[in-house]
Amino acid sequence: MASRDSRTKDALYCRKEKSLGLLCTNFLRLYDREGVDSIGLDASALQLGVERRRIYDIVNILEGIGVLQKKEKNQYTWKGYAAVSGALEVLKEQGQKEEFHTYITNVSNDKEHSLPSDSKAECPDKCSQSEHKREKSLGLLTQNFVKLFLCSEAEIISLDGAALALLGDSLDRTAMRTKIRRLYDIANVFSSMGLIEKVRDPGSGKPAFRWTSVGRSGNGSSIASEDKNRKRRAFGADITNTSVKRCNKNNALTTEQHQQCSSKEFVFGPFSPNVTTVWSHETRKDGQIQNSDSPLCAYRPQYSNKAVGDLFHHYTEAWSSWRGEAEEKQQIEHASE
DNA sequence: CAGTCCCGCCAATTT
DNA sequence: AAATTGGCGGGACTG
Repeated sequence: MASRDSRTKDALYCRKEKSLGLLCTNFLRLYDREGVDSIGLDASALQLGVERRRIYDIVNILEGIGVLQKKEKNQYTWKGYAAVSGALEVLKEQGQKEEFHTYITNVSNDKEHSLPSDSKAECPDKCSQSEHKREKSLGLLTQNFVKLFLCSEAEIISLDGAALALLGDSLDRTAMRTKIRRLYDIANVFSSMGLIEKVRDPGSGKPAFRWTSVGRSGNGSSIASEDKNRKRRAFGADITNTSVKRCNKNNALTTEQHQQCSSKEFVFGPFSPNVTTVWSHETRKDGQIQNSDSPLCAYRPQYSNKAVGDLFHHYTEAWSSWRGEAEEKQQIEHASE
């Protein structure tokens, strides 16, 4: 009766709290503050209470957007949200130079114009192996995903469509599935940052994403956002789960935590709700806005307003915030038993 | 049942 | 060889 992973039900486990999106939100909130410049992967994992592998996911995606930049082994440089705007511009430029504008619309059984397999052609023989590696990297996929949104005419893009386009014509069921899995990861962090928003494709009714033209953020100055609930450290429990770095399932949260695992979609990321700086001042195709659904209308929290969900959202953040600080202070170093 | 996507094995790279 | 990175996809979780 000793199933190594009794996470199923009696382990008071909530999948949502382990989501990449939430992790991303916490990651961002942890480093988006004065004085932050260098980020150590070990510290991050420790601080956020996740295994190292997850940090790589976050970091690779964020680097693709310019938020971070690898400095050296185990070290990344925090560039902040201010760098996103520029990064997107560059991506858009590149995308237009390439065939990213050929992306038509969402999934259609017909052969839609897909981009030449991922990046470009492949050099004869041993061109640059470093490039070959990048070919399947999460970082590159992230950038290509962005290009799709920024360069194509499509307003709504489904992950299937993106995968299809980015995959060349590989009708490879397996490759497709894998690519989509990665896109889910990216979509999650983008959603948490408010860069994209999940929507329902009018036609197919299937889920898809839309680039929220409003990545409004403080040019690295007032993203501090809601510090109000920052010191809300009274959720009736102590840090009990001192990080969880390399355990497999024992990071049980306090009862309070998982009883309400139905938060909506904590979008709104790290942006201050009243800041008026846009980091992607219309990075649309040709600086020209679509029309009808003008994405200019700042996105608002129109998610089926679930009172509980909202409340949960806030307290969840507060909790992770104070936890982060607490752990930050006492360096889990001597965690031992 | 169709989407989602966590988790961590283990291969590729670096140190 | 050890330590870092990080593909990859089985299969658990949702709704």
